[in-house]
Amino acid sequence: MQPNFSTRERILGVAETLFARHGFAGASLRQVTAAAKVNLAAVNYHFGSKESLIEEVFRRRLDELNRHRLAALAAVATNPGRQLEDVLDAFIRPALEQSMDSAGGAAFVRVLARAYAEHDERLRRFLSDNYGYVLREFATAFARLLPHLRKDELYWRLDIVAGALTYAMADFGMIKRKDDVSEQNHREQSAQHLVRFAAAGLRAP
Amino acid sequence: MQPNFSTRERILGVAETLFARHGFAGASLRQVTAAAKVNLAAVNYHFGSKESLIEEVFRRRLDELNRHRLAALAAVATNPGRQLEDVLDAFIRPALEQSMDSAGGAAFVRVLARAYAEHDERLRRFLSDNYGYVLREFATAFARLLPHLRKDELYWRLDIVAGALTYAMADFGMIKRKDDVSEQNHREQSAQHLVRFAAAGLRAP
DNA sequence: TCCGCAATCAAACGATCGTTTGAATAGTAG
DNA sequence: CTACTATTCAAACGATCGTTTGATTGCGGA
Repeated sequence: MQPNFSTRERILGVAETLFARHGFAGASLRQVTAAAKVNLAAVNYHFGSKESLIEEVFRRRLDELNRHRLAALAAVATNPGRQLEDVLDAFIRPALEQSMDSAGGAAFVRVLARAYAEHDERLRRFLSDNYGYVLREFATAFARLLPHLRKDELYWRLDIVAGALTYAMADFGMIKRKDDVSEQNHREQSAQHLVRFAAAGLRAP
Repeated sequence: MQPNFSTRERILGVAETLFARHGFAGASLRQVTAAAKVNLAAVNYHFGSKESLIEEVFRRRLDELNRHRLAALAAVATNPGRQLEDVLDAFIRPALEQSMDSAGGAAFVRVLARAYAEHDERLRRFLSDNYGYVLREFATAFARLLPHLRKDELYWRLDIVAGALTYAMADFGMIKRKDDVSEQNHREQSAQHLVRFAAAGLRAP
């Protein structure tokens, strides 16, 4: 993390990468503060606790990410010829772009996937309370495009899409990125495959 | 864990559920041994280390699971009219059945999903070395059924399927199981939706 | 210039971590 | 019964955990 950033920002940046790499329990505050070159006590001074630091790592990126997602969804909604692929793209592309243009964005997608794997009730509640409405917006958009699907059937499929998306974007799979392909390029391909696959899955008879 | 089981088995059973619930770093050996009602030192006596205990948790279930998967795949291969759905079912159903008939089987599916999320190199190596050949068997079966797909295209899609499968079976999604639906029933529905979704995704143009 | 406040620091807190030790306790073969 | 092995046990090891303390620093406004 660049030393010209503030203490607060350096902690957030380093915490993001270490949480992605070792998990929330696996990454200690001592590792974080050492890598960020700040004092150990700085975490509790600026954030209050490790728990609050974790929430702040999410808040920092999700506020921006979901703003972009809703904007993209709104743009699609005005398009009369919109397709499933467009709505899927509105959900996936902002995550893709954030993971490419911000320094720790790639790490954050992994952190998000870890949050999914954690069954921690407090964390799920926090994410659901603060960002659940975004998922609901997209669900109604999908419902309009798939009117023949029963409601519960649609929810099942969206759940599967969310899982596939999370895992694929987080690069958890076994597909090894070729050395001659940049991480951005890899992620771009990942998103394209995802959109096509998910669209076909959602349209399944 | 039933007290009539051996110390070794009690540790494995409890470790499975606690790893599923709190992660490998999050579940301590003290929690495990306390819940299993065995002495703390028993873990290192019977398994050598926490790391080895984790590997044994996988080995115990994966040996059986993959035997069933390969048997189901072989049964499908003799069927001349086999479909994508049959191969997908050969992969998914054994996991479904194991999660239903063994006491901690449901927990194990979650442990498997956690292993996915962990980027731990040792764990990935262990799983790849010991069980990678199963995935390769299924990959060639899929390749035969989807001859029009380029090899890299196929691998992309299988990667997505694996992610969706892992996620859905581990019950990570937001879909809340209705109280009047048993966990078995929920899982059965989950598998059916998965097979249909994945088949459509794999067949996408 | 001096005050006041926000920030940083070294040090220590008690708790918990994985692991090891050595003695106590079965259970079995000779 | 004795000797031996396998297992269980309480206790402690050093390391590391998240958090707190109290002193020290540095800077902007009166």
